This record gives sequence, C-alpha cells and structure tokens, in this order.
Amino acid sequence: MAKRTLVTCALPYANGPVHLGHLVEHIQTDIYVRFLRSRGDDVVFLCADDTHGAPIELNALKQGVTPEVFVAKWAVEHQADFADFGISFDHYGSTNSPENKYYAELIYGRAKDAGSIVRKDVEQPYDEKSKRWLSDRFIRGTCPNCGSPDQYGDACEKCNATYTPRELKDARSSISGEPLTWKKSSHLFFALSKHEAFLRAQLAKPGFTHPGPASQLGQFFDKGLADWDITRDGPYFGFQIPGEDDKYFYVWLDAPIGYIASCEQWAKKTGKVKDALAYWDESSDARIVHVIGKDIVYFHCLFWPAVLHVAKLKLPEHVHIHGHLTVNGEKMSKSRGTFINARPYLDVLDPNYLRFYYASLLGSGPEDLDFNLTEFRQRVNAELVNNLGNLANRTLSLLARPELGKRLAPARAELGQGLVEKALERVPEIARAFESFEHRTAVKAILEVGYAANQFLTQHEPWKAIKDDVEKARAALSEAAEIVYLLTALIDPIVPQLADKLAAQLNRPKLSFAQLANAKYPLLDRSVAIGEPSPLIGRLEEAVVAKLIAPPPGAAAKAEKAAPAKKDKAEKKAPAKPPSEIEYDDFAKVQLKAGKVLAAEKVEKADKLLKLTIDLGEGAPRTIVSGIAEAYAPEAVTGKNVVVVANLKPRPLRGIESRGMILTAGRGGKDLVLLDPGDVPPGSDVK
RNA sequence: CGCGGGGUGGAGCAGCCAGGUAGCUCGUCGGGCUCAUAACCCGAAGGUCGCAGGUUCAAAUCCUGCCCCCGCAACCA
Repeated sequence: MAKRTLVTCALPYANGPVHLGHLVEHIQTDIYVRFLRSRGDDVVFLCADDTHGAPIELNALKQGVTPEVFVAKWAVEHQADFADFGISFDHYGSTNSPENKYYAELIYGRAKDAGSIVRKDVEQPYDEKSKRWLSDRFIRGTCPNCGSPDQYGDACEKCNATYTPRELKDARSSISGEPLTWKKSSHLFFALSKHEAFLRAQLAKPGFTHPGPASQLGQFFDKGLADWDITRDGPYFGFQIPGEDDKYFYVWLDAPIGYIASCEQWAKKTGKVKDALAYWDESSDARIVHVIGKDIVYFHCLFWPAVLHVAKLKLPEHVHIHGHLTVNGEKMSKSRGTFINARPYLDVLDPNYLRFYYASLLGSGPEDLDFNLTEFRQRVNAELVNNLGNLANRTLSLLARPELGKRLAPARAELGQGLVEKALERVPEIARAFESFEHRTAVKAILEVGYAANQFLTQHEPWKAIKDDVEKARAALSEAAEIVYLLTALIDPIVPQLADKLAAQLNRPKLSFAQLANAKYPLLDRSVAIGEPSPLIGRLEEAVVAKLIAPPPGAAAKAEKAAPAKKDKAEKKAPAKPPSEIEYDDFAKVQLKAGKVLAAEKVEKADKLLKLTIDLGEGAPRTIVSGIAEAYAPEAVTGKNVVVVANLKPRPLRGIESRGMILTAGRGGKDLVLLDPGDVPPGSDVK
C-alpha cells in the first residue's frame, strides 16, 4: 500500500465568494490529488471555511445577523462552487466547529505545557465609541516615518516602515472615526523566538518548500523572530481561550488548525481512521502536503510549523506555493470587471475549460498565472477541443457508422503496437509532471500523444477504406481507439468529467494510472463494442467568453438581455452602481472654475503626483495635488489655464492637503490631457 | 540601493537550476485530406534568445556589469 497522504488547500475566508483566483489553487490541487488517487495512493483531500476574526464579526453585525449565520451562508456557497468545478474534496469543514475548538485547545494546552506560551501586558488601542479593541487593520493614521496619511496601524505601505499603532500619528478607528484611546490588556503570546533554530532547519529541508520564498523568510530571522500575539480581546468571533476572561484565539491561530479539524470530521464521517491524530500525530507515517498562495507563506512556513512542533504534531512534508491570478495581464479588478467569481463563470461556461486552461499554464513555481481571454479561447480550442476532443470524435464516429457497427477489430500488432507503445512511453513523464505540480508539462505530453494519433489516422485514411475494405478501416480505427482509451486515464486528473464522458463513449470504465504502470498493447478488450459517440466538448466562441468580463454599468441593459441568468449576480456584485442620470441640481452642486497654474513641483516619493499652486481669483492661491505627473512635467503645466472643481472637500494626499481637483481627459497615466478653459481670467465660472 | 517577476521569430509563452541540434499555442503563406466540433495532416517563411564583457572546445543556459518592462505598495479628489 502506498504511503498515506493528506492534502490541503488554503481555507477560503467566509467573507466573500469564491473567485477564479481561489480556483487556481483548488484546481491545481485537485489535479494533483486526482492523479495520486488514479495512481492508487491512499490520499485524503481536505479543505474548510475559515470563519473567525474581526472582519467577519463586523460584517455580520452590519447585515444584522449573527456571525454563525453569516458564515453558514458562505459555507453553502463555497461548497457549491467548488463542487461544480469538480474539486473532489473528501471533506469540507469549517473552523467554527467543535472539532476545531477541541484541537485549538489541545494545541494551546500543549504549547503552554511546553513553555511556549508567554504572558505579556500590552496596551492596546481601543475605540470607546464602538466599544471595541482595534486590530491594526481597523486603525488609520499618518506614518511616523514618512508622513504618509491614511496608513494602517502596523506598517506604512508607502515607505515600508513598521511601527506600532501608538507611533502612528493622528490615529483613528476606521470603524467609528474616533481617536484611539489606550487600554491595558493581558495577552498570551506564542514564543516563536524560542524556535528559531528549529525553523531554520525546517526551512532548509530539501523539498519542504520553494527555495525562493524560503530565502525571503530569512529576513525574519535577520530581524529576530518576534513572539506572536495569539490573543484577541472580545468582542471577537472565535474561540475563547481556556482559563481567560473574554479573550479569544486570534483567527490565524485556529485557521490552520482547521486542517486538523477537517480531518477529524472526515475521520468521524467515514470511519476510515480513528481520529485526526492518525495523520497528525508526530509519530504518524502519513505525509502532509499543504498548497497555499504566495501571500500566506509567512503563516505556513513559520508560525504553523513551530506550533505543530511544540504540540508534538506532524509537520507538513511539503508546502507547495503558487502564484496569483491576473486577468488579461492585470491584477483582478472589480472596477474593470475582471474580478471574476466562480458562479458567474459557471453560469456562462463549462468548468472543464478553465481546468484545462489552468493546467496548461501551471508550473511548479510560485509565478503568477494569467487568465487571458483570447489565449484562453485559442488554447482550449486548439488543444482540448481540436486535438484531443476531435481525435476521439473522428475515431468513434467512424466506428459507429452502420458499416462498422461499433465493433472493434482484433488487435494487429504490426499496425498499432508502435503507436500505443510510443504513447505508453510518455506515461512516466506525465505521471512525474502531475506529481510535481508541473501540470503544463503533463498537458504538453498528452497533446503529443493526441497529435501522434491524429497523424496515424491521416496516414491510414480509414474513411477511404470504409468504402471498399470495411475490415481494413475497422482495424485502423481500433488502433486509434487504443489512444482514445489511453486518454481516459491521462486527462482524468485535469478534466475528470470529460474522461468519464470518453469512457462512456468507449463503453468501458476509464483507465487509471495504476493500470498504466504495467499496461501492454493492446489496452482495449476488442471483443467489447464501443458506445454512442458524441462531441466531447464544444468550441469556445468569442462572444461567450467575452461575457466573463462583467460589462460596465452603462451596458447593463444590453447584458441583461444577453445573459438573463447573470442578472442577479451582477447586481449583487455591484450594489453601488451609480445611477445613469443625475438631476440638474446634482450637477449644479459642482462648482467648476477656471484657474491658472502659478507653480508646480513634483511631490516627493510619489510617481504620479504634482503639487500645484493655482490662482482661482480668490486672493490667496490654492494648493492642489493632482495625479498628472506621468503626463506632465512641472515646467509643462506652469502657466497653464486649467479647469478646477473648486468646492471639493479638501483631502490630504501624501501629506499635502489638496483643495480641489483638476479636470483631465484620457485614460490616465501617460495618456491624459489637461482640460483647457481658454484664455479667461482665473476664477471664471465653468458651466 | 523597498520587495518580487520578466526581456526568446508578428503575439503569448516553454527551454535556463543539472551548458552541446532554439520548442509550443496563435497568426501568415503554400499544399494535402474531406472521417470529425470550418476540425486533421504535410511543408514554408520568420529569431544577433535585451545590451556589453567574461568562463568554456561549446552559452538562451554559468559569472560580472548595464539598459528596459511589469507586478506589489503608495498617493491619480
């Protein structure tokens, strides 16, 4: 029996829908798992919803429901989405479960006994108005290092300085807008600093994770590992810390423990093992593989191994890190309509297209992956539909002709053995590729198998032979059908539904990689007739693929007609859709004036901003900061007449208060032109 | 010196870690086939592998330096 393997995907946060970015991870992991199963491994594939933390608690509050209800709704949606993409979890759990509570407490207890929990008094920011302790992400203020306004409480996104919320200037609660007050609280910390040597050794283990990200983690060692605050004060949605009053485990403590809890639930459900410890106890011989995105390497490669280590639990043998998804070369963006969620995709397209496309691009490294609509359509059509699908269809539909009656010919080694053996030779490399998450390498090899079979058909021309020598045609087609049969195994990890469909058309169960390990020509039992052929999967049409990108609000009426099924989703996704018309009164509120640029200078450390001094005929000139630096040098704007929104609420930009807005036309960046009011005195109205 | 990724025929990418005929998809041109989802097969054109050095019998691949692009992050009121 092969070694037992437990595979996990990162837990989606129960705060929003599953999108195409999540699916990069879940699809590649599913391909990996399906391959292992096909090869005969004993593998369990687990995931769960990550349900705790302040954002969920606050969002539930906003919707007027309990966090439990809020989280339950997402659990249903997430599981439906994954199921419809064919993600074959053995169990999908939740971190808001008794099992998770149990293991969180168990691990905490063990860490405490091992002396890895330390108590420190901390002074924490508090929002008196909303009666909440504030985590860093709910605090905004001005960076003490570079003066950038509106920064989070822990680090400046501008200058990368890290600091405490106390050091932040003008710090406020982003929940209520109130200034912070400071209150003392007693917090428990996980003593990460004690485990430096262990972690260094762990990260250095060959195969543990990718060398790039691992070496990046080195910076944490260089700085010295800080102890990890695992405490949150109530109100908080999470597990109460045993023996503490109104204190909860930080979500990132119990989230990965969700892997164990999900395993426990699976164990109970199936009875295959007694409990999760069959996999997770440090004495277990199972191998654990985590698949994660590059954004959460820190948690999975530092905290988590240290926590497992002190709790005497099994460490992951491999943490597989993948890159993020871009759409048409850019980060997914709600405003560009390229933030594609799983469900709207499914409303338009077959999930197998996406599975195949991702597989064709995925290598084993943590590089980003681009979902390019044109490339997607062309690749899928050329490779999946034309090469593989069409191979099956042309072979089987000829065999299904009345003259041939779906019956196969006896094997003729001199005809087909070479073809089949050459294809079988590719199996080990395909297997190696799947096993190492080099899915694109597998795809390429599979396509070459299909290509060879298409060549074979062209060479033997059974469609000609069928006219005067039916058995000759049957013989050639039967050999080609060997390859089609082989494909039922090869494509199964990638597009399992299509493998099933092919098998049904061949009228026999699909092959597995386990069977292929010792397979010999002929693969097919020639005495069994084939089934009813039909096209494996249709071609992708440009117009249909285009629907994936949500139309801008102006085109909503059109889209409604074209895709009525999507309407609800689209509305849900864009609740803040601006009204298409405004009243004159609304327009009249905007005070537009002509102004003259007296002076201009670059804003320090900002690529896009110019600080402009503008005469609006008001006596004192105004300072306006404008994002035109990529299109205009300071000298180029000095002296220009511009159109200014004069009554816009002042706002600080990179520490400079901007009192108004300059109107421009164009797409932004370098493609941008200042609107010129003409030669009018500063202060003239623009209507 | 913020972090990271990248520059390979018209487009998008693989190959680089373990140097030794530059490969894939799309596109273009010509031909064949007509069974199949306008699919399949054959052939052709098209590349100084960002630039400059170095190592080597041999460099897209290793080393050094430089140039450029893109993400991340941040301001585009």
